[in-house]
Amino acid sequence: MSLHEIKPASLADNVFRQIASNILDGTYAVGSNLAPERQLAEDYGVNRHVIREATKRAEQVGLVKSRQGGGTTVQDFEHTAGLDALALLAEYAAEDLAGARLWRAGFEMRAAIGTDLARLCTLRASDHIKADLVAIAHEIKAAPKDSTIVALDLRFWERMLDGADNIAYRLAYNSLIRSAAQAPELQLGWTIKELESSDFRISIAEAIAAGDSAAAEAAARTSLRGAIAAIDAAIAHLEQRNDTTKETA
Amino acid sequence: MSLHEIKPASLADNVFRQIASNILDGTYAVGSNLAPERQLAEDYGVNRHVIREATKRAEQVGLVKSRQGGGTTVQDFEHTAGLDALALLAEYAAEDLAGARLWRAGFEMRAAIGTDLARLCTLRASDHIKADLVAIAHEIKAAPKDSTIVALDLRFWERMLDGADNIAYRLAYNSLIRSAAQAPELQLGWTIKELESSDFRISIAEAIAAGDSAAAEAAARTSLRGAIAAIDAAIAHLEQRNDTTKETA
DNA sequence: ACTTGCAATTGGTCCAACCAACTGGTATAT
DNA sequence: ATATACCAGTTGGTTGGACCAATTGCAAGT
Repeated sequence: MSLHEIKPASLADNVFRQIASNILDGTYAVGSNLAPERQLAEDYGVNRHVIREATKRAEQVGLVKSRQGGGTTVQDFEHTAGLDALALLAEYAAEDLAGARLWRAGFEMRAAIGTDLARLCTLRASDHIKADLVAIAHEIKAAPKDSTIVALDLRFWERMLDGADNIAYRLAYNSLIRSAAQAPELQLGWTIKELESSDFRISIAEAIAAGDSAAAEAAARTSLRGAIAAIDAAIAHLEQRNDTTKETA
Repeated sequence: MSLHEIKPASLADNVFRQIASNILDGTYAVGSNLAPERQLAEDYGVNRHVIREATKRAEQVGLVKSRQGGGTTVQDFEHTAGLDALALLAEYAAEDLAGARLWRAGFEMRAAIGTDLARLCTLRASDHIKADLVAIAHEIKAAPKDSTIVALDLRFWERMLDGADNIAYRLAYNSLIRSAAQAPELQLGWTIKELESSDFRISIAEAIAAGDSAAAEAAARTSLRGAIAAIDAAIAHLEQRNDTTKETA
Protein backbone atom coordinates (compact mmCIF):
# COMPACT_ATOMS: atom_id res chain seq x y z
CA MET A 1 0.00 0.00 0.00
CA SER A 2 1.16 3.48 -0.74
CA LEU A 3 0.34 5.93 1.98
CA HIS A 4 -0.38 9.43 0.93
CA GLU A 5 2.41 11.74 1.84
CA ILE A 6 1.68 13.28 5.19
CA LYS A 7 0.71 16.85 4.63
CA PRO A 8 2.40 19.24 7.02
CA ALA A 9 -0.35 21.78 6.38
CA SER A 10 1.24 24.88 7.74
CA LEU A 11 -1.02 27.76 8.66
CA ALA A 12 -0.15 29.63 5.49
CA ASP A 13 -0.93 26.47 3.56
CA ASN A 14 -4.41 26.29 4.97
CA VAL A 15 -5.12 29.93 4.38
CA PHE A 16 -3.87 29.62 0.81
CA ARG A 17 -6.15 26.69 0.16
CA GLN A 18 -9.16 28.49 1.53
CA ILE A 19 -8.48 31.63 -0.45
CA ALA A 20 -7.81 29.61 -3.59
CA SER A 21 -10.97 27.59 -3.22
CA ASN A 22 -13.05 30.70 -2.64
CA ILE A 23 -11.68 32.23 -5.80
CA LEU A 24 -11.93 29.12 -7.94
CA ASP A 25 -15.51 28.38 -7.00
CA GLY A 26 -16.56 31.97 -7.53
CA THR A 27 -17.27 32.84 -3.91
CA TYR A 28 -14.92 35.78 -4.31
CA ALA A 29 -16.09 37.75 -7.32
CA VAL A 30 -13.58 38.67 -10.02
CA GLY A 31 -12.51 42.27 -9.67
CA SER A 32 -13.46 42.49 -6.03
CA ASN A 33 -10.91 42.98 -3.32
CA LEU A 34 -9.93 40.50 -0.67
CA ALA A 35 -10.38 41.76 2.84
CA PRO A 36 -7.33 43.71 4.02
CA GLU A 37 -4.48 41.62 5.36
CA ARG A 38 -5.02 42.87 8.88
CA GLN A 39 -8.66 41.89 8.67
CA LEU A 40 -7.93 38.45 7.25
CA ALA A 41 -5.34 37.91 9.96
CA GLU A 42 -7.97 38.57 12.58
CA ASP A 43 -10.60 36.47 10.78
CA TYR A 44 -8.35 33.45 10.48
CA GLY A 45 -6.83 34.04 13.88
CA VAL A 46 -3.28 34.07 12.58
CA ASN A 47 -0.49 36.54 12.17
CA ARG A 48 -0.47 38.91 9.26
CA HIS A 49 2.68 37.35 7.84
CA VAL A 50 0.85 34.09 7.45
CA ILE A 51 -1.82 35.87 5.43
CA ARG A 52 0.81 37.55 3.33
CA GLU A 53 2.52 34.28 2.58
CA ALA A 54 -0.79 32.81 1.45
CA THR A 55 -1.80 35.74 -0.73
CA LYS A 56 1.66 35.90 -2.26
CA ARG A 57 1.39 32.29 -3.28
CA ALA A 58 -2.04 33.02 -4.72
CA GLU A 59 -0.52 35.89 -6.64
CA GLN A 60 2.21 33.63 -7.97
CA VAL A 61 -0.45 31.31 -9.36
CA GLY A 62 -2.31 34.24 -10.88
CA LEU A 63 -5.39 34.16 -8.69
CA VAL A 64 -4.98 37.62 -7.18
CA LYS A 65 -2.95 40.75 -7.67
CA SER A 66 -1.87 43.06 -4.88
CA ARG A 67 -0.93 46.68 -5.20
CA GLN A 68 0.64 48.56 -2.36
CA GLY A 69 -2.01 50.78 -0.87
CA GLY A 70 -4.63 49.50 -3.25
CA GLY A 71 -5.71 46.20 -1.80
CA THR A 72 -5.56 42.70 -3.22
CA THR A 73 -7.81 42.13 -6.20
CA VAL A 74 -9.31 38.83 -7.32
CA GLN A 75 -8.20 38.05 -10.85
CA ASP A 76 -10.09 36.23 -13.56
CA PHE A 77 -8.02 33.09 -13.25
CA GLU A 78 -9.17 31.72 -16.60
CA HIS A 79 -7.21 34.54 -18.18
CA THR A 80 -4.42 35.05 -15.70
CA ALA A 81 -3.57 31.67 -14.18
CA GLY A 82 -1.27 29.15 -15.79
CA LEU A 83 -1.60 25.40 -16.05
CA ASP A 84 -0.42 25.01 -12.46
CA ALA A 85 -3.85 26.17 -11.41
CA LEU A 86 -5.37 23.02 -12.87
CA ALA A 87 -4.26 21.01 -9.85
CA LEU A 88 -5.99 23.51 -7.58
CA LEU A 89 -9.17 23.23 -9.62
CA ALA A 90 -8.94 19.47 -9.43
CA GLU A 91 -8.46 19.62 -5.70
CA TYR A 92 -11.78 21.31 -5.15
CA ALA A 93 -13.70 19.67 -7.97
CA ALA A 94 -16.50 17.40 -6.94
CA GLU A 95 -17.53 14.24 -8.75
CA ASP A 96 -20.15 16.13 -10.66
CA LEU A 97 -20.51 17.58 -14.12
CA ALA A 98 -17.86 20.23 -13.56
CA GLY A 99 -15.49 17.60 -12.26
CA ALA A 100 -16.08 15.35 -15.25
CA ARG A 101 -15.47 18.27 -17.62
CA LEU A 102 -12.21 18.91 -15.83
CA TRP A 103 -11.12 15.33 -16.28
CA ARG A 104 -12.09 15.42 -19.92
CA ALA A 105 -10.07 18.59 -20.38
CA GLY A 106 -7.06 16.98 -18.79
CA PHE A 107 -7.32 13.79 -20.83
CA GLU A 108 -7.81 15.71 -24.04
CA MET A 109 -4.69 17.67 -23.37
CA ARG A 110 -2.85 14.52 -22.44
CA ALA A 111 -3.90 12.98 -25.72
CA ALA A 112 -2.80 15.97 -27.77
CA ILE A 113 0.57 16.17 -26.05
CA GLY A 114 1.05 12.42 -26.09
CA THR A 115 0.36 12.23 -29.79
CA ASP A 116 2.96 14.84 -30.59
CA LEU A 117 5.31 13.30 -28.06
CA ALA A 118 5.18 10.05 -29.99
CA ARG A 119 5.97 11.89 -33.21
CA LEU A 120 8.90 13.82 -31.72
CA CYS A 121 10.17 10.74 -29.97
CA THR A 122 10.37 8.96 -33.27
CA LEU A 123 12.39 11.81 -34.73
CA ARG A 124 14.70 12.56 -31.82
CA ALA A 125 14.94 9.74 -29.30
CA SER A 126 18.07 7.65 -29.00
CA ASP A 127 17.92 3.95 -29.78
CA HIS A 128 18.36 3.26 -26.11
CA ILE A 129 15.26 5.18 -25.19
CA LYS A 130 13.28 3.58 -28.00
CA ALA A 131 14.23 0.14 -26.75
CA ASP A 132 13.20 1.15 -23.24
CA LEU A 133 9.79 2.21 -24.50
CA VAL A 134 9.18 -1.15 -26.11
CA ALA A 135 10.25 -2.93 -22.94
CA ILE A 136 8.00 -0.84 -20.72
CA ALA A 137 5.07 -1.28 -23.08
CA HIS A 138 5.37 -5.03 -22.71
CA GLU A 139 5.61 -4.71 -18.96
CA ILE A 140 2.39 -2.73 -18.98
CA LYS A 141 0.62 -5.42 -20.93
CA ALA A 142 1.62 -8.01 -18.36
CA ALA A 143 0.98 -5.87 -15.27
CA PRO A 144 -1.96 -6.30 -12.89
CA LYS A 145 -4.67 -3.72 -13.34
CA ASP A 146 -4.21 -1.81 -10.12
CA SER A 147 -1.94 1.05 -9.14
CA THR A 148 0.94 -0.95 -10.59
CA ILE A 149 -0.21 -0.25 -14.10
CA VAL A 150 -0.54 3.47 -13.40
CA ALA A 151 3.02 3.56 -12.11
CA LEU A 152 4.29 1.73 -15.19
CA ASP A 153 2.36 4.04 -17.45
CA LEU A 154 4.05 6.97 -15.73
CA ARG A 155 7.43 5.41 -16.52
CA PHE A 156 6.39 5.03 -20.13
CA TRP A 157 5.50 8.71 -20.32
CA GLU A 158 8.67 9.70 -18.56
CA ARG A 159 10.66 7.91 -21.21
CA MET A 160 8.64 9.56 -23.97
CA LEU A 161 9.41 12.93 -22.46
CA ASP A 162 13.10 12.05 -22.34
CA GLY A 163 13.05 11.12 -25.98
CA ALA A 164 11.02 14.03 -27.29
CA ASP A 165 13.31 16.67 -25.80
CA ASN A 166 10.63 19.29 -25.28
CA ILE A 167 10.70 21.10 -21.95
CA ALA A 168 7.24 22.60 -22.42
CA TYR A 169 5.66 19.17 -22.76
CA ARG A 170 7.62 17.97 -19.77
CA LEU A 171 6.44 20.77 -17.53
CA ALA A 172 2.88 20.55 -18.79
CA TYR A 173 2.93 16.86 -18.09
CA ASN A 174 4.01 17.56 -14.52
CA SER A 175 1.05 19.89 -14.17
CA LEU A 176 -1.31 17.24 -15.47
CA ILE A 177 0.12 14.61 -13.15
CA ARG A 178 -0.32 16.87 -10.17
CA SER A 179 -3.94 17.40 -11.12
CA ALA A 180 -4.59 13.71 -11.60
CA ALA A 181 -2.98 12.99 -8.25
CA GLN A 182 -5.88 14.79 -6.62
CA ALA A 183 -8.12 11.82 -7.31
CA PRO A 184 -6.02 8.66 -7.58
CA GLU A 185 -9.02 6.34 -7.75
CA LEU A 186 -10.47 8.17 -10.73
CA GLN A 187 -7.07 8.22 -12.38
CA LEU A 188 -6.79 4.46 -12.03
CA GLY A 189 -10.25 3.95 -13.47
CA TRP A 190 -9.77 6.10 -16.53
CA THR A 191 -6.25 4.89 -17.18
CA ILE A 192 -7.37 1.29 -17.24
CA LYS A 193 -10.24 2.20 -19.51
CA GLU A 194 -7.77 3.85 -21.82
CA LEU A 195 -5.38 0.92 -21.85
CA GLU A 196 -8.17 -1.58 -22.36
CA SER A 197 -9.16 0.13 -25.56
CA SER A 198 -5.72 -0.33 -27.04
CA ASP A 199 -2.95 -2.88 -26.97
CA PHE A 200 -1.27 -1.35 -23.94
CA ARG A 201 1.10 1.15 -25.55
CA ILE A 202 2.85 -1.55 -27.55
CA SER A 203 1.78 -0.24 -30.91
CA ILE A 204 3.06 3.21 -29.98
CA ALA A 205 6.41 1.95 -28.78
CA GLU A 206 6.95 -0.27 -31.78
CA ALA A 207 6.11 2.44 -34.25
CA ILE A 208 8.57 4.73 -32.51
CA ALA A 209 11.23 2.05 -32.48
CA ALA A 210 10.59 1.41 -36.17
CA GLY A 211 11.13 5.08 -36.92
CA ASP A 212 7.68 5.54 -38.42
CA SER A 213 6.56 8.85 -36.99
CA ALA A 214 3.20 8.89 -38.74
CA ALA A 215 2.37 5.46 -37.39
CA ALA A 216 3.53 6.42 -33.91
CA GLU A 217 1.38 9.51 -34.03
CA ALA A 218 -1.64 7.54 -35.18
CA ALA A 219 -1.15 4.81 -32.60
CA ALA A 220 -0.81 7.35 -29.82
CA ARG A 221 -3.89 9.21 -30.96
CA THR A 222 -5.99 6.09 -31.06
CA SER A 223 -4.75 4.83 -27.76
CA LEU A 224 -4.94 8.07 -25.84
CA ARG A 225 -8.46 8.87 -26.90
CA GLY A 226 -9.72 5.64 -25.42
CA ALA A 227 -10.66 7.12 -22.08
CA ILE A 228 -12.10 10.30 -23.52
CA ALA A 229 -15.04 8.56 -25.11
CA ALA A 230 -15.90 7.06 -21.75
CA ILE A 231 -15.69 10.44 -20.04
CA ASP A 232 -17.78 11.96 -22.80
CA ALA A 233 -20.44 9.38 -22.10
CA ALA A 234 -20.32 10.17 -18.40
CA ILE A 235 -20.67 13.86 -19.16
CA ALA A 236 -23.62 13.28 -21.46
CA HIS A 237 -25.27 11.24 -18.74
CA LEU A 238 -24.72 13.94 -16.12
CA GLU A 239 -25.96 16.65 -18.46
CA GLN A 240 -29.09 14.67 -19.11
CA ARG A 241 -29.67 14.17 -15.40
CA ASN A 242 -29.19 17.86 -14.81
CA ASP A 243 -31.80 18.69 -17.42
CA THR A 244 -34.23 16.27 -15.87
CA THR A 245 -33.67 17.80 -12.45
CA LYS A 246 -34.39 21.24 -13.82
CA GLU A 247 -37.63 20.11 -15.41
CA THR A 248 -38.95 18.51 -12.26
CA ALA A 249 -37.97 21.53 -10.21
CA MET B 1 3.20 52.02 -28.92
CA SER B 2 2.51 49.78 -26.01
CA LEU B 3 4.63 50.48 -23.00
CA HIS B 4 5.65 47.53 -20.93
CA GLU B 5 3.85 47.41 -17.67
CA ILE B 6 5.93 49.07 -15.03
CA LYS B 7 7.33 46.43 -12.76
CA PRO B 8 6.96 47.28 -9.10
CA ALA B 9 9.77 44.88 -8.23
CA SER B 10 9.31 44.49 -4.53
CA LEU B 11 12.22 43.18 -2.52
CA ALA B 12 10.71 39.73 -2.30
CA ASP B 13 10.22 39.86 -6.06
CA ASN B 14 13.90 40.49 -6.66
CA VAL B 15 15.00 37.80 -4.26
CA PHE B 16 12.60 35.35 -5.89
CA ARG B 17 13.96 36.09 -9.31
CA GLN B 18 17.53 35.64 -8.19
CA ILE B 19 16.81 32.37 -6.44
CA ALA B 20 14.79 31.15 -9.40
CA SER B 21 17.47 32.05 -11.89
CA ASN B 22 20.16 30.35 -9.81
CA ILE B 23 18.10 27.19 -9.71
CA LEU B 24 17.07 27.22 -13.35
CA ASP B 25 20.57 27.75 -14.68
CA GLY B 26 21.99 25.09 -12.40
CA THR B 27 24.02 27.35 -10.13
CA TYR B 28 22.22 25.76 -7.20
CA ALA B 29 22.66 22.01 -7.52
CA VAL B 30 19.61 19.80 -7.31
CA GLY B 31 19.36 18.19 -3.88
CA SER B 32 21.50 20.79 -2.20
CA ASN B 33 20.13 23.14 0.39
CA LEU B 34 19.67 26.84 0.06
CA ALA B 35 21.49 28.87 2.68
CA PRO B 36 19.40 29.22 5.85
CA GLU B 37 16.83 32.00 5.79
CA ARG B 38 18.74 34.01 8.35
CA GLN B 39 21.87 33.75 6.25
CA LEU B 40 20.10 34.71 3.03
CA ALA B 41 18.52 37.66 4.81
CA GLU B 42 21.95 38.90 5.74
CA ASP B 43 23.40 38.19 2.28
CA TYR B 44 20.66 40.07 0.46
CA GLY B 45 20.52 42.75 3.13
CA VAL B 46 16.80 42.33 3.69
CA ASN B 47 14.58 41.11 6.45
CA ARG B 48 14.03 37.42 6.92
CA HIS B 49 10.33 37.77 6.09
CA VAL B 50 11.26 38.93 2.62
CA ILE B 51 13.37 35.84 2.12
CA ARG B 52 10.54 33.66 3.32
CA GLU B 53 8.12 35.23 0.89
CA ALA B 54 10.53 34.59 -1.96
CA THR B 55 11.27 30.99 -1.05
CA LYS B 56 7.59 30.30 -0.54
CA ARG B 57 6.87 31.48 -4.02
CA ALA B 58 9.69 29.32 -5.31
CA GLU B 59 8.15 26.41 -3.45
CA GLN B 60 4.77 27.12 -5.04
CA VAL B 61 6.37 26.87 -8.47
CA GLY B 62 8.09 23.65 -7.51
CA LEU B 63 11.66 24.89 -7.49
CA VAL B 64 12.40 24.17 -3.83
CA LYS B 65 10.91 22.36 -0.90
CA SER B 66 11.23 23.47 2.71
CA ARG B 67 10.95 21.29 5.78
CA GLN B 68 10.80 22.78 9.21
CA GLY B 69 14.15 22.22 10.85
CA GLY B 70 15.56 20.58 7.77
CA GLY B 71 16.41 23.43 5.47
CA THR B 72 15.17 24.32 2.01
CA THR B 73 16.15 21.87 -0.69
CA VAL B 74 16.58 22.61 -4.38
CA GLN B 75 14.23 20.44 -6.40
CA ASP B 76 14.75 18.99 -9.84
CA PHE B 77 12.38 21.41 -11.54
CA GLU B 78 12.09 19.30 -14.67
CA HIS B 79 10.24 16.78 -12.57
CA THR B 80 8.57 18.97 -9.98
CA ALA B 81 7.70 22.26 -11.65
CA GLY B 82 4.59 22.82 -13.72
CA LEU B 83 4.15 24.72 -16.95
CA ASP B 84 4.17 28.02 -15.09
CA ALA B 85 7.91 27.58 -14.76
CA LEU B 86 8.29 27.95 -18.52
CA ALA B 87 7.91 31.72 -18.24
CA LEU B 88 10.70 31.79 -15.68
CA LEU B 89 12.92 29.76 -17.98
CA ALA B 90 12.10 32.12 -20.82
CA GLU B 91 12.93 35.09 -18.67
CA TYR B 92 16.49 33.99 -18.15
CA ALA B 93 17.03 32.34 -21.51
CA ALA B 94 19.54 33.99 -23.76
CA GLU B 95 19.30 34.17 -27.52
CA ASP B 96 21.44 31.12 -27.86
CA LEU B 97 20.90 27.46 -28.55
CA ALA B 98 19.11 26.84 -25.26
CA GLY B 99 16.86 29.82 -25.93
CA ALA B 100 16.02 28.59 -29.41
CA ARG B 101 15.19 25.14 -28.06
CA LEU B 102 12.89 26.77 -25.55
CA TRP B 103 11.08 28.64 -28.29
CA ARG B 104 10.79 25.52 -30.35
CA ALA B 105 9.32 23.66 -27.38
CA GLY B 106 6.76 26.40 -26.87
CA PHE B 107 5.77 26.54 -30.52
CA GLU B 108 5.52 22.79 -30.76
CA MET B 109 3.18 22.74 -27.83
CA ARG B 110 1.22 25.62 -29.27
CA ALA B 111 0.84 23.70 -32.50
CA ALA B 112 -0.32 20.55 -30.75
CA ILE B 113 -2.83 22.40 -28.62
CA GLY B 114 -3.97 24.60 -31.47
CA THR B 115 -4.59 21.65 -33.71
CA ASP B 116 -6.80 19.96 -31.16
CA LEU B 117 -8.40 23.28 -30.34
CA ALA B 118 -9.51 23.58 -33.94
CA ARG B 119 -11.00 20.09 -33.83
CA LEU B 120 -12.85 20.69 -30.56
CA CYS B 121 -14.01 24.09 -31.72
CA THR B 122 -15.61 22.51 -34.73
CA LEU B 123 -17.46 20.06 -32.51
CA ARG B 124 -18.49 22.36 -29.69
CA ALA B 125 -18.36 26.03 -30.59
CA SER B 126 -21.54 28.03 -31.06
CA ASP B 127 -22.34 29.50 -34.48
CA HIS B 128 -21.65 32.92 -33.05
CA ILE B 129 -18.10 32.00 -32.09
CA LYS B 130 -17.50 30.32 -35.43
CA ALA B 131 -18.58 33.46 -37.25
CA ASP B 132 -16.28 35.50 -35.03
CA LEU B 133 -13.36 33.29 -35.94
CA VAL B 134 -13.92 33.82 -39.63
CA ALA B 135 -14.18 37.56 -39.12
CA ILE B 136 -10.98 37.74 -37.09
CA ALA B 137 -9.13 35.59 -39.59
CA HIS B 138 -9.95 38.09 -42.32
CA GLU B 139 -8.89 40.96 -40.11
CA ILE B 140 -5.56 39.23 -39.60
CA LYS B 141 -5.04 38.92 -43.33
CA ALA B 142 -5.57 42.64 -43.75
CA ALA B 143 -3.57 43.75 -40.72
CA PRO B 144 -0.13 45.38 -40.88
CA LYS B 145 2.68 43.07 -39.94
CA ASP B 146 3.67 44.64 -36.65
CA SER B 147 2.42 44.16 -33.12
CA THR B 148 -1.11 44.65 -34.49
CA ILE B 149 -1.06 41.25 -36.05
CA VAL B 150 0.14 39.63 -32.83
CA ALA B 151 -2.73 41.22 -30.93
CA LEU B 152 -5.24 40.04 -33.50
CA ASP B 153 -3.80 36.58 -33.44
CA LEU B 154 -4.26 36.56 -29.67
CA ARG B 155 -7.93 37.41 -30.17
CA PHE B 156 -8.25 34.56 -32.63
CA TRP B 157 -6.83 32.15 -30.07
CA GLU B 158 -9.00 33.55 -27.34
CA ARG B 159 -12.03 32.79 -29.43
CA MET B 160 -10.81 29.29 -30.18
CA LEU B 161 -10.42 28.72 -26.47
CA ASP B 162 -13.95 29.96 -25.90
CA GLY B 163 -15.27 27.57 -28.47
CA ALA B 164 -13.31 24.50 -27.48
CA ASP B 165 -14.46 24.59 -23.86
CA ASN B 166 -11.36 23.02 -22.40
CA ILE B 167 -9.99 24.64 -19.27
CA ALA B 168 -6.67 22.81 -19.44
CA TYR B 169 -5.91 24.21 -22.88
CA ARG B 170 -6.96 27.64 -21.70
CA LEU B 171 -4.61 27.61 -18.72
CA ALA B 172 -1.79 26.09 -20.73
CA TYR B 173 -2.25 28.79 -23.31
CA ASN B 174 -1.95 31.43 -20.60
CA SER B 175 1.33 29.86 -19.54
CA LEU B 176 2.61 29.93 -23.09
CA ILE B 177 1.59 33.54 -23.55
CA ARG B 178 3.39 34.54 -20.39
CA SER B 179 6.51 32.84 -21.66
CA ALA B 180 6.30 34.46 -25.06
CA ALA B 181 5.80 37.85 -23.43
CA GLN B 182 9.37 37.60 -22.15
CA ALA B 183 10.67 38.35 -25.62
CA PRO B 184 8.07 40.34 -27.59
CA GLU B 185 10.36 40.99 -30.53
CA LEU B 186 11.04 37.30 -31.04
CA GLN B 187 7.36 36.58 -30.70
CA LEU B 188 6.54 39.04 -33.43
CA GLY B 189 9.17 37.57 -35.70
CA TRP B 190 8.09 33.97 -35.36
CA THR B 191 4.40 34.79 -35.48
CA ILE B 192 4.77 36.60 -38.77
CA LYS B 193 6.84 33.76 -40.13
CA GLU B 194 4.07 31.40 -39.14
CA LEU B 195 1.33 33.49 -40.70
CA GLU B 196 3.29 34.01 -43.87
CA SER B 197 3.49 30.31 -44.46
CA SER B 198 -0.28 30.01 -44.40
CA ASP B 199 -3.29 32.01 -45.48
CA PHE B 200 -3.57 33.83 -42.20
CA ARG B 201 -5.85 31.53 -40.20
CA ILE B 202 -8.61 31.77 -42.77
CA SER B 203 -8.51 28.14 -43.77
CA ILE B 204 -8.77 27.15 -40.12
CA ALA B 205 -11.70 29.40 -39.43
CA GLU B 206 -13.59 28.37 -42.52
CA ALA B 207 -13.14 24.68 -41.85
CA ILE B 208 -14.44 25.21 -38.34
CA ALA B 209 -17.37 27.23 -39.57
CA ALA B 210 -18.14 24.56 -42.13
CA GLY B 211 -18.22 21.93 -39.41
CA ASP B 212 -15.44 19.87 -40.94
CA SER B 213 -13.34 18.92 -37.94
CA ALA B 214 -10.80 16.89 -39.91
CA ALA B 215 -10.19 19.79 -42.27
CA ALA B 216 -9.94 22.23 -39.38
CA GLU B 217 -7.44 20.00 -37.68
CA ALA B 218 -5.38 19.66 -40.82
CA ALA B 219 -5.46 23.38 -41.56
CA ALA B 220 -4.39 24.20 -38.03
CA ARG B 221 -1.59 21.69 -38.12
CA THR B 222 -0.22 23.03 -41.37
CA SER B 223 -0.51 26.62 -40.32
CA LEU B 224 0.88 26.25 -36.83
CA ARG B 225 3.93 24.33 -37.90
CA GLY B 226 5.01 27.16 -40.13
CA ALA B 227 7.27 28.79 -37.59
CA ILE B 228 8.68 25.57 -36.25
CA ALA B 229 10.55 24.78 -39.43
CA ALA B 230 12.21 28.18 -39.24
CA ILE B 231 13.18 27.64 -35.61
CA ASP B 232 14.48 24.20 -36.47
CA ALA B 233 16.70 25.77 -39.07
CA ALA B 234 17.96 28.30 -36.56
CA ILE B 235 18.71 25.52 -34.08
CA ALA B 236 20.57 23.51 -36.68
CA HIS B 237 22.64 26.57 -37.51
CA LEU B 238 23.47 27.21 -33.86
CA GLU B 239 24.35 23.58 -33.28
CA GLN B 240 26.70 23.66 -36.21
CA ARG B 241 28.35 26.83 -34.98
CA ASN B 242 28.76 25.26 -31.54
CA ASP B 243 30.47 22.26 -33.05
CA THR B 244 32.82 24.46 -35.01
CA THR B 245 33.69 26.44 -31.91
CA LYS B 246 34.52 23.26 -30.06
CA GLU B 247 36.82 22.10 -32.80
CA THR B 248 38.79 25.30 -32.94
CA ALA B 249 39.05 25.41 -29.14
C1' DA C 1 29.49 -0.44 18.37
C1' DC C 2 25.08 0.94 19.40
C1' DT C 3 21.73 3.63 21.62
C1' DT C 4 20.14 7.64 24.10
C1' DG C 5 19.70 12.27 24.68
C1' DC C 6 20.81 16.96 24.69
C1' DA C 7 22.01 21.18 22.08
C1' DA C 8 22.51 23.68 17.93
C1' DT C 9 20.38 24.49 13.60
C1' DT C 10 16.64 25.92 10.83
C1' DG C 11 12.00 26.70 9.19
C1' DG C 12 7.26 28.37 11.26
C1' DT C 13 4.73 31.83 13.82
C1' DC C 14 3.93 35.85 16.46
C1' DC C 15 4.01 40.84 18.01
C1' DA C 16 4.55 45.58 17.32
C1' DA C 17 5.95 49.08 14.76
C1' DC C 18 6.98 52.10 10.74
C1' DC C 19 7.31 53.08 5.58
C1' DA C 20 5.07 53.96 1.08
C1' DA C 21 1.51 53.90 -2.31
C1' DC C 22 -3.17 54.59 -3.03
C1' DT C 23 -8.09 56.40 -2.00
C1' DG C 24 -11.42 59.54 -1.03
C1' DG C 25 -13.08 63.50 0.91
C1' DT C 26 -12.42 68.40 1.98
C1' DA C 27 -10.82 72.87 1.46
C1' DT C 28 -9.20 76.19 -1.65
C1' DA C 29 -8.71 78.63 -5.98
C1' DT C 30 -10.53 79.80 -10.34
C1' DA D 1 -20.01 75.45 -9.83
C1' DT D 2 -16.03 73.20 -11.34
C1' DA D 3 -11.54 72.00 -10.87
C1' DT D 4 -7.45 71.59 -8.41
C1' DA D 5 -4.56 70.82 -4.29
C1' DC D 6 -4.02 68.85 -0.23
C1' DC D 7 -4.51 65.98 3.77
C1' DA D 8 -5.76 62.01 6.46
C1' DG D 9 -7.08 57.27 6.49
C1' DT D 10 -6.55 52.76 4.35
C1' DT D 11 -3.75 49.10 2.90
C1' DG D 12 0.17 46.56 1.18
C1' DG D 13 5.55 46.46 1.98
C1' DT D 14 9.32 46.09 5.26
C1' DT D 15 11.69 45.83 9.57
C1' DG D 16 13.42 43.94 14.12
C1' DG D 17 13.24 40.91 17.53
C1' DA D 18 11.42 37.09 19.91
C1' DC D 19 9.76 32.44 20.62
C1' DC D 20 7.95 27.77 18.92
C1' DA D 21 8.75 23.21 16.67
C1' DA D 22 10.87 19.87 13.72
C1' DT D 23 15.29 18.14 12.39
C1' DT D 24 20.11 17.13 12.70
C1' DG D 25 24.30 15.88 14.56
C1' DC D 26 27.42 15.35 18.05
C1' DA D 27 28.39 13.54 22.62
C1' DA D 28 27.72 10.89 26.57
C1' DG D 29 26.47 6.53 28.35
C1' DT D 30 25.71 1.59 27.99
